[in-house]
Amino acid sequence: MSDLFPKKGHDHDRCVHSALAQAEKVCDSENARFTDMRRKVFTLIWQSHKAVTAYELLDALTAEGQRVQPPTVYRALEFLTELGLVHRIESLNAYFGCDRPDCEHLGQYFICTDCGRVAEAVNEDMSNAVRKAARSVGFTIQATTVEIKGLCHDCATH
Amino acid sequence: MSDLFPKKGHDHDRCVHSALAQAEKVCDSENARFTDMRRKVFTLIWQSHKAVTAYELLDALTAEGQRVQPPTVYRALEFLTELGLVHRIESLNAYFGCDRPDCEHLGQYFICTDCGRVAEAVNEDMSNAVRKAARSVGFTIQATTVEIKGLCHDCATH
DNA sequence: CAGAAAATGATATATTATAACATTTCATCA
DNA sequence: TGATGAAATGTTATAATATATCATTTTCTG
Ligand SMILES: [Zn+2]
Ligand SMILES: [Zn+2]
Ligand SMILES: [Zn+2]
Ligand SMILES: [Zn+2]
Repeated sequence: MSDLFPKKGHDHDRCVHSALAQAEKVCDSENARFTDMRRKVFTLIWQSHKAVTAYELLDALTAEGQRVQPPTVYRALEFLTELGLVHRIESLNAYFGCDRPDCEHLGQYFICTDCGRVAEAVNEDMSNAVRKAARSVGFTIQATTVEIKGLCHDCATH
Repeated sequence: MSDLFPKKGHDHDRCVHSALAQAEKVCDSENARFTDMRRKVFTLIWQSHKAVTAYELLDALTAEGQRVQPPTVYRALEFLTELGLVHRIESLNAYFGCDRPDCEHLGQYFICTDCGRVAEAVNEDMSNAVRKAARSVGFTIQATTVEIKGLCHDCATH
């Protein structure tokens, strides 16, 4: 069993760093501006492996001394999600940083209801099953939402 | 190709009728009260093959002359979703009547972004792919959300 | 540097959802 | 049958999530 969730006590600073580096690259290649605000929001999202709500981000920015209003946060989130740097978790109204923003994918999200952590899978079995089901009913896919709630391995066994 | 979506111009009254009959049965077998309010909300949801928001239901009830507040609607929705008579579509914040409330299932929802119709599939390929993926990462499933947005066959071809 | 485009600031408001307590309805059984 | 407790609904207030609109600032381009 390969655990999709990060090990407890892993070097999380490296996650943040590498996510930032990837984000820079993506923005660069898309000629998109990775502004201060966008970087801040992106970094805040990566401060945990949980999904973060817009208002949690707002509070965090406020705590940092910024005077920020909701539209500012939502604009940053819109930018980040459109570039694929961040995904929206529909069933949580919350946002989650993407591991692999450099390649197109249909992601699936495992959400632990105990510890709150989220893990993104890019599982071809699931994607293919969805695509095949769509094809079989003549449906043209534009976007998919696959969110799986339950207990991560750590929480199930401890 | 079997179309999951109902034919245009089908006898929709029959859908509503049969849904009501099924709902009665389910409530009966669960010793749950299918009260006036719950029946009204359920019927309103079945007035279309689209997903309906809580406030659309509120407006519809108001139009019918009832003086109804949000908690009333949300309570009815909670009751109906807990019994499996209605499903919540997370990506729309809206509710959709279930075809087969009598059997446990992991449903998948096709949502047409053109005509707004929703169709529920109970596709074992998809369910199994999700279960298998969860098992492979040691994840214990509690609930799944699978929502597929795109064009239904009618809308794609016309 | 001027002018246009993009991003952010600021204010207001829309939409979705729940908390808390009062009242009514309904099943149960003394 | 009618007292009684549980379930359902009514009522009021407010929380949580999200967007519209216009003003200002920043950045890009020529
Ligand atoms: Zn980490
Ligand atoms: Zn967990
Ligand atoms: Zn119908
Ligand atoms: Zn359609």
